[in-house]
Amino acid sequence: MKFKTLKGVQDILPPDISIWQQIEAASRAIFKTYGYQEIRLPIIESTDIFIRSIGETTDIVEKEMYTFQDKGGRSVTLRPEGTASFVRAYVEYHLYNEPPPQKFYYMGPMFRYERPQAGRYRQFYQIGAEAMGVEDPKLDAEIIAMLSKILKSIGLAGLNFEVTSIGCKECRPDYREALKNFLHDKLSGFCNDCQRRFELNPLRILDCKVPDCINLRKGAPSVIAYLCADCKEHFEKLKHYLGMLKVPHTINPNLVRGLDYYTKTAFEVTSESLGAQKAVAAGGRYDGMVDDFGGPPTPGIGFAIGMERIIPLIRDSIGKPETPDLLICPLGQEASEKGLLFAEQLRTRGLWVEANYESTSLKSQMRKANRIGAKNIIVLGEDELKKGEVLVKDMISGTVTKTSLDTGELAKIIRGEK
RNA sequence: GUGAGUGUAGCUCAGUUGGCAGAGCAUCUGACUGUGGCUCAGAGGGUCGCGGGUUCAAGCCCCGUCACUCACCCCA
Repeated sequence: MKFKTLKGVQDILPPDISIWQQIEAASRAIFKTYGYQEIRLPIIESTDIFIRSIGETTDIVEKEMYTFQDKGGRSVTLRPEGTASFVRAYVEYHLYNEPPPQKFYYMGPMFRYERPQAGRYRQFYQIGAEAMGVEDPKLDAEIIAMLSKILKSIGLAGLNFEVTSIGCKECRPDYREALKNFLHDKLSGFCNDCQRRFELNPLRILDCKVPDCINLRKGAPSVIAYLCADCKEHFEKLKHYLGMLKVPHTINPNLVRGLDYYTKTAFEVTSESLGAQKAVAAGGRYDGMVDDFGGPPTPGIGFAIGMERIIPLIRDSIGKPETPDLLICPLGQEASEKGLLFAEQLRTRGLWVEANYESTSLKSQMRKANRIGAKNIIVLGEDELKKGEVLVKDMISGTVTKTSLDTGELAKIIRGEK
């Protein structure tokens, strides 16, 4: 085969596409009830937007970005996530001048140069939401409740909602130091990855799955104990509101976010039915980012749902695809031309009509009708054209109805209105 | 970037010790002249991922390479 898709990217074909559309439609319906409006952002941005927001030393920026020079010599990058682009637009168009909270959602592809595996692709799709301008944890609770509602309306069940607070610029460095102090003496017992993490991102050691590491880190200080007064109060209120809104969740102080910009609230939704990449959605608060991007200090919170992560969870529960309302089976050259015209007229009445372009044997046309699941057929032969009458056959019940060659009458019969 | 597994028909996969390239499904045709699903018969469809090596002979053994899959890392 000469041409094929690049590694880690995929075509989405029918019948899978109907799953995508259902997820998108369900999400839109929920977003609407919470007042979130769609925003469409470019998939390509100036590289420094991502370096600035995601963090220079993160894996995403260091080795996973699709970055290249355009013909004007500018460094540009295919977006690896949505929030940075969103905040850029938020500042660029002064969206902070709208009454807060300003609430937006987006759907689209993201790009990361990684080794593909189950649930991980180089081009992957996210449904994201961002809410700006409100610091109150009520908004945190509300957006998590909205996420829960979306996932539920898509038909997902048995998901784990994990919530934590990772502090702010004030208290996180203190915690980081305390954690490093605790780990320092035991470091030689940890796995190679953890030893590397110690300098790079010590918080991630708390998330390591190696049994020795799990043992060694017992008794390590918890983020939550180190939260400053402000962050602590925010987190306590969030837990209260989540309870009030009846969003089932667990507190996981070891939850780690891979992006530098998160502050305070961080959350993740996982499924045990997936492989190693089991996070179906994740998000958090980013109160410093608008400021960093040159806008007025503005708090923000958002999440992203991984499309490819939820599709395998619902693929089997999706209903049968739609099938044509009518297949026109012509016999002979003249009839097949008439069939083309007829199909066109019936379609303007909103019916899904298929017409055989070639007049093959009636038997093979019937077989085709059966194969494509046509709900009705009409045979268009010399007799019909001469008499101006056709028999409409209901392919499910097998009943046959005689009618004139009139598209209005035909449409009624096909719709079961007559 | 690291490791393991898998590459044979459109799809899912058999293929014995090295001995003519196979099945099911799908497609088309016929049995059945203008009424489907069931059944039966037939047809089309192959660079056995690619390149080299061993051998009288390689889908099978050896070396290399590419792709896919899963996992590590990381993450939606």
